[in-house]
Amino acid sequence: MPDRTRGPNGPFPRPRYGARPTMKDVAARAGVGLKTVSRVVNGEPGVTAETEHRVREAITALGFRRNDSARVLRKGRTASIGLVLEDLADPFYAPLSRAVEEVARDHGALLLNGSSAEDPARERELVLALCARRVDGLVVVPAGGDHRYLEPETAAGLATVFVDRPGGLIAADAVLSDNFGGARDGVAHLVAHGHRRIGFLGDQPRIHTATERLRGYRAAMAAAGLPVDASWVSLGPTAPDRVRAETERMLTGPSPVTALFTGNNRVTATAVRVLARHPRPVALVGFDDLELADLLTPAVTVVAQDASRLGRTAAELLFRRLDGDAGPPRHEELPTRLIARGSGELPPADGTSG
Amino acid sequence: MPDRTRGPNGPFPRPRYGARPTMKDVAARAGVGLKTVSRVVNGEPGVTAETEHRVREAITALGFRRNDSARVLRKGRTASIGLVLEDLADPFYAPLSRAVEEVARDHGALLLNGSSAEDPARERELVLALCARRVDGLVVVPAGGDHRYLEPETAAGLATVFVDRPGGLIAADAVLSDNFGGARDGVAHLVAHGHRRIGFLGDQPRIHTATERLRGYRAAMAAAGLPVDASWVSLGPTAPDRVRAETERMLTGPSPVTALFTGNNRVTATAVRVLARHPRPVALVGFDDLELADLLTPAVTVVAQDASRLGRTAAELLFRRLDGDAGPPRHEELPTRLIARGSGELPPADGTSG
DNA sequence: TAGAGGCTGGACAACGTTGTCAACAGTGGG
DNA sequence: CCCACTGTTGACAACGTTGTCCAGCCTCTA
Repeated sequence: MPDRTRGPNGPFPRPRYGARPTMKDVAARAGVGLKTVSRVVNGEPGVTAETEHRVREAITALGFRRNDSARVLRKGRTASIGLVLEDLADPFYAPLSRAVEEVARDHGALLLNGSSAEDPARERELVLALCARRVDGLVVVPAGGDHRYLEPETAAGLATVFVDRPGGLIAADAVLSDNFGGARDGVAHLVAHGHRRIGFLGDQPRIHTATERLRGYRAAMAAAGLPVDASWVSLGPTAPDRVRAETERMLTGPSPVTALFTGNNRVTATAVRVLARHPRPVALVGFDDLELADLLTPAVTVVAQDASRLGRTAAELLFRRLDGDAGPPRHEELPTRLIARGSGELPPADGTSG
Repeated sequence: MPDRTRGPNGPFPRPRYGARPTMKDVAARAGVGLKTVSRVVNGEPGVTAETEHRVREAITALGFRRNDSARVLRKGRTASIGLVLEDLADPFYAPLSRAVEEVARDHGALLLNGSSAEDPARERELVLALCARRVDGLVVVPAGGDHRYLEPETAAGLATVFVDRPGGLIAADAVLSDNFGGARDGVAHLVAHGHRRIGFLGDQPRIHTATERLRGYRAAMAAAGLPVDASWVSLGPTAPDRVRAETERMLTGPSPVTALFTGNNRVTATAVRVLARHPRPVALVGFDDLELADLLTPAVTVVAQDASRLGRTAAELLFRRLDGDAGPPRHEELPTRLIARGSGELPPADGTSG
């Protein structure tokens, strides 16, 4: 039987990287000491050009690449940060994540990320896995409402910034959009165009942004002296089936609405599809911008958040913390912007508005 | 002057995680040996319930969390993979990246990722940084055309799968869409609806998918016996300004087209905006699906790729490699799907088609 | 020519974990 | 009563890097 490559570690094939040359190998080949190789690799002073040249030659000859795991172990800093959000593929979160990545890059850090799928247990599992990797800091779009599990980590020095939603039961930095004000302005826009019966279709009530936007809706209605029928408000999963059913219910029920405010990009996309098939025009304002929203008929009026800026702001705050800023937890709120394109300006179509 | 916490490492503040309890601390507190703690943490057998209980208590009391950097150093595997693509925020790549993440998760691995911004130097820099972290494998959407720099890495055991585009000058796995066939079918669709003057607006010629799709366009034109005027083909950056100018040029030049085939999602989005303002109807088929494409007037006909499946297939292939599959480099090609929605069925509007 | 001081280079320990191996206690059989 | 055996436990080295510290050499000055 041929000699399987079984090292001192038992019957398993030696680790994939077992064959990798180390600084020791480079040192041996260049005929210098270990530390001299380290100096060259890290650009430290105190090496003659001649020695450096020999070392560099050995490095390329052997294909040496420094093992950052060992470096991290020794130095205590990993130069990497973690990002946990709901869904990397969501058109709202994708630019946020790209922005975090850019800032990380500017600080020489790599980005580890994962999607929680809006599941608190999965969020926790991901976050703790990232902690085990000893990321220097975390940017988190929280799915759960209790982040006390982070306390030992933050006590040990982990920096955490929550983004899009605040963390729960923990004092921590947060960067949020003005969800309340944005929704209020969006609904006020509908009111200003004569609507009195306005529906609110939002995400699950345990999500902070959903309840804040609902609050904005109620505030706008109250400010206009308009009653809110219980059948006009619907919070729940954003699965297309549910949103479709709820939209149709609001349009055709005993107390039909003449306008809709939709609580996020996914809800808006589904609602637009329902409205496109509906016999009478229904006004619509949605939270979050959509690609091509300007090309629909009517073009969709939205309350736009700057996802990229959310991510950038959060990441910059995180790196300020990593650079030693130890002030009290900071909450930043970014403005939203109403982009009127037409769908919010349709007049009520049922004659009940007077 | 107060005594700055300067450890044995010099004037720098001790690493953030310096305060972290280690297995040694846990062992001391539980009154057991180091290795016993390791056994408990890793669920290895050979520990009595009573001992395990004491260890677990110490772990929670101290807030211990295993340091995976040290573990990695010892074990040689990092249980993490890297993903390098053009832009995490692009609606085409976001689902791809999410799919890779899901597969990684199923295999207990974390995902490190970065955007190359279509810059070969940046791609290389990112890839090598990931190699230094000793990711177990890499999924790469290549920006550059020369990946010989990966040779020392693959020789040392790094598994690499290219996705969306093949790697250059290196024998490696690749998972691609049928770009040629998809474009050919899309253009044939336009031909079938009477078009003879069809423009092709694509990405930069150094990008493999761009030239493959152009090849498909030419094949469809040739198959229909149609000449291709040089002014009908434009490859270049997908910046909206350029695409807008090129679209207008093709529509109004001396030899105007009656239909357009657009080479990717960004180009399509810009072209649709130009066509919406154009006086006469122009047929359009685009490569890549767009959210809400079905709601535009006319609804946009597309050649859809399954980005999610591309990512999943690539990641699964990567993990098969990590599990020991050492066969020759594999090239998988995934089918595309023509989704006819109307914009491709507009008849030629200039009377020159006869 | 001796001594000081600067520059270069290397030996060694430490980071926190896991694999190896040996020691130990307890059990049952001869 | 001893021995073999099983099951539990811990001491120790090693993973690859970096920080500390010291040794040797060279140059310059008195």
